[in-house]
Amino acid sequence: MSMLQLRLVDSKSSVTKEKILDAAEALFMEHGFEATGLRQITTGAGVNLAAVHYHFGSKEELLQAVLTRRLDPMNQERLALLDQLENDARGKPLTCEAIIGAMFIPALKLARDKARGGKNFLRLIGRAYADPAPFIRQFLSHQYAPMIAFFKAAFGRTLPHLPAKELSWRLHFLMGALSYTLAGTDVLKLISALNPIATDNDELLLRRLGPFLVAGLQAPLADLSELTARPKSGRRGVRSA
Amino acid sequence: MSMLQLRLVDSKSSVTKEKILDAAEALFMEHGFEATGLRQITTGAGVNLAAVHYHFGSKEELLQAVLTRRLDPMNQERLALLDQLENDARGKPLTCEAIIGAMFIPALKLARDKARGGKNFLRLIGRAYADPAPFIRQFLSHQYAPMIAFFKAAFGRTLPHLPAKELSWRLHFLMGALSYTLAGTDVLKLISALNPIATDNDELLLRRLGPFLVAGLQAPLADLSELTARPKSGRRGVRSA
DNA sequence: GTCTATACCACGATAGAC
DNA sequence: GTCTATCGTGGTATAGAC
Repeated sequence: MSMLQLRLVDSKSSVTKEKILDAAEALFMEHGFEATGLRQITTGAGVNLAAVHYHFGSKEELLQAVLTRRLDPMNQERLALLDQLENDARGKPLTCEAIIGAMFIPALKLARDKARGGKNFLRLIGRAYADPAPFIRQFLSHQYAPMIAFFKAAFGRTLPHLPAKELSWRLHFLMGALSYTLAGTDVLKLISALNPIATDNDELLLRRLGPFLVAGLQAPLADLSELTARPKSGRRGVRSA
Repeated sequence: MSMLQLRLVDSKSSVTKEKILDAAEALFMEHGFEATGLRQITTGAGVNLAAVHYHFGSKEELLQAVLTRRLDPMNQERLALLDQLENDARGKPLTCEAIIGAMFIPALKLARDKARGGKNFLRLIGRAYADPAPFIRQFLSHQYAPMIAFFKAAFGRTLPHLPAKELSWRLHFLMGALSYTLAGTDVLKLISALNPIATDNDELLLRRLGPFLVAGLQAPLADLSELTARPKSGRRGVRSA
């Protein structure tokens, strides 16, 4: 009974909180973080302006709450998938494809779940990863470093010949391509100047990204001698097309 | 003489303008675009607040001016380098490494030129490419689409087996990894949780990025059949290690 | 044409009444 | 927990001095 009462109190106080979260999520997805005002959010949610600061403390912390609500379960799913794959493999290292799949499949699931924001939320995540604002970077690194560490360890077992430093860099490149792709859509016009390419099929998108990343991860080590090329004479390029 | 006079008038009117550009560039590099106030810029430059709007129209257009001042020459250099390489090759397609080199070397030159902002300016560029603000994306795409188109054509000749659509995507992934890397530094802690890795050697950085991107560009085509995996029962994920 | 002073309005944040 | 009133600061717009 006391539990029920507590539940009621909890849910009552949570109603405003979740109304704010829902409205903020929708507006952040549509207009971005900076472009969205607290007054839009609160009037959209039908609550008072000050409620945001009461429940979340600041606009920045509101964004963090919006992100964790979706990202926490997704990252748990990622880890569970990775764990399951490794159990199935019984000691044998996974393929790059499998590990990348463990990262992508939960993201794809989220992208198809319209009740959780769908692909627009993926864009929001991608933007967050690419955002220069220090509070976002700190939030993401502190919050998700453990998950990344697991994946880094898995890649390390799969690519034992790669020095740890090199692996760190390649994961960094991977995250870059991934977040840029998730956030993207617009900048695509920069490359395929004509049509914005079908963005509705995120599945196809990530299936295209996969081989690119796998090949990159498995690339031969860089030749770190012979520094900056001289654009003048010496081109003795590499295995040609 | 009239030319001289015109020159004088021009340079006179440019003094304030360039003072603003210099101050804005320094502050944008240090604190980012959003975090920098117009009042910091104008007091830093020793000019009046309204001068920004007189010379540039808005804070956004000021950022665009800051970017073009460095990016325009760099992109011209990139195109010249590409052109030279292709002339030297006399009809034979270039290697991926060579084309990527034509993109990177001017960037490296800029990174080492402290008078033009050095590597901090590269970070600013990287941030701009990753920035969600629509005006930045529009600016970059409209301004640099032609250059990208040239490089895309060069890659197309080098990788003739790649469908145009696939090539567009891979260039998109490439830009993502590149911009993320240029902007990065902070998020690295997300991956190599310990030391922030030596960021002072941009040359080494891009030499590590090179092989990753080359391998990604040359990756085999994705298998677009067999769509989404079901995380539940059927895991016979991927051709195993 | 250039530059300045100044006012404007929206923003995020906060204090205090209920 | 919720609301109103208000603060300081942000980008912006303009009238007018040189």
